[in-house]
Amino acid sequence: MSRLDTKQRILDAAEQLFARDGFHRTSLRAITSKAKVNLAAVNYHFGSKKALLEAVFERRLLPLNRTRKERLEEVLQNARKRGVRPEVRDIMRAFIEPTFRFRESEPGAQDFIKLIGRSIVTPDSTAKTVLLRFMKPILKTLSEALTEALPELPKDVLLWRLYFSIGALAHTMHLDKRFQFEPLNLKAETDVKSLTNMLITFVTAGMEAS
Amino acid sequence: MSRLDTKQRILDAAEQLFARDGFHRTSLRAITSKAKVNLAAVNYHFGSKKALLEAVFERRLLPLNRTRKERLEEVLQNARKRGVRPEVRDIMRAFIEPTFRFRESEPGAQDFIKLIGRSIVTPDSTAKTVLLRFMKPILKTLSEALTEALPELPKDVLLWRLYFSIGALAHTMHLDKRFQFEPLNLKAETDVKSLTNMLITFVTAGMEAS
DNA sequence: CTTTAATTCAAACAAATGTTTTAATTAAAC
DNA sequence: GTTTAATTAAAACATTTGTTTGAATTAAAG
Repeated sequence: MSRLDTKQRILDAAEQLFARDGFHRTSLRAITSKAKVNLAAVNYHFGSKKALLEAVFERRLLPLNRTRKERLEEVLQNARKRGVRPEVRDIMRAFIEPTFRFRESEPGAQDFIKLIGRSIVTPDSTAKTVLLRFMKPILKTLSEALTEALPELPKDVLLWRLYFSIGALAHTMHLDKRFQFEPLNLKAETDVKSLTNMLITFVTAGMEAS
Repeated sequence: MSRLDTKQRILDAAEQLFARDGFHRTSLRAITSKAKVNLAAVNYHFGSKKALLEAVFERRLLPLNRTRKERLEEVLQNARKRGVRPEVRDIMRAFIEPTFRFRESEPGAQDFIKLIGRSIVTPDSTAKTVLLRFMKPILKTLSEALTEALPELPKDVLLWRLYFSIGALAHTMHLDKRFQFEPLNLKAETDVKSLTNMLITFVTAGMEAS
């Protein structure tokens, strides 16, 4: 068993189980059983359960946020070239679309998106603390882009609206092929393109509300 | 120690700790320690940890949902009397405002609102399952009211927008005097009236987006 | 091939957890 | 006051959990 293989298998299993059951409710024995490795391998390769969580985040979030940042900068540059304000819709799309694209790229990515969504909205938890550390730079970039798009909007109102948007996005990330929001008969069968567009329409309208 | 006192103390402690740490991460020993009762009292009075959770929800959610339902029906009746469609804003206010009003009524209520917010957005967990059972009727009423307000909107789009709104509301429920969303420098010091209005404005615009 | 380093293995450790059990205490009924 | 019912208390049970330990195995280096 190669070193890279063991680590990958642990990361894959952890990603899946953290997403499904949360950080605290996922035991290391469940992860190692799923990964078919020995329990002590977690400590050997990652040091601790928390460090494993950080590794899970880092593996996927750095590239995802890089994509988001590139998309955002593209929107801003295009607007500056044309001497106009960036469009809120383009900004929100730049942030949201890579999320859904990424989710569709492979099964593990779907679990990861679920884990992010879950971690954003869980107060005071280890996962959230770790996640926000990774998210802080991109959220800063996002709020600055929105300030350019909506310069007359009071800063606190803008940030609150962004906060609501993040809540809506995070909530949407929970859905997958197996999960449905039963009270509203919502199923995740909706194709991802129209779901993305619906969400972008919703948050754009909310950001621009007068 | 009277019977009502013990039960209340357990419920109060459970409410607070479930909100802070979640259902699974809160041990019965933590609850009973906080409530200053014996561990076996939980089993004696409630039967199981899960039944305690249900009792926590039931205690607060039934009156809260009753208020919401009354408010919704009032909006609908007023509109029907005037022979017009109900306003989306009025509908969302009828659903959201009692939540914030309730949160401000006492410290325990704030914990409870946090617990709801937390439970709505946690996939596949005991708390969510229990909560949605209580929420199903009011969500049905809400979606019906919105259908009256937005009769031309395709039903699935309406339901998705409602789902996004619930995500935004749930995310907002996490904030309290101690908690802030650090990446955006958001603090819960914003007065509740303007926060309520900001959220209602946001989701109303999102629901009405064209 | 031998030596060193890396990795895996299995057991152990100390602590935590929900539920159950039995005895003791308290409260209510008469 | 006595009897019955309700409630609390403390211990036990069986299981689970993250971390650690030392030995065994495998891989890499020379």
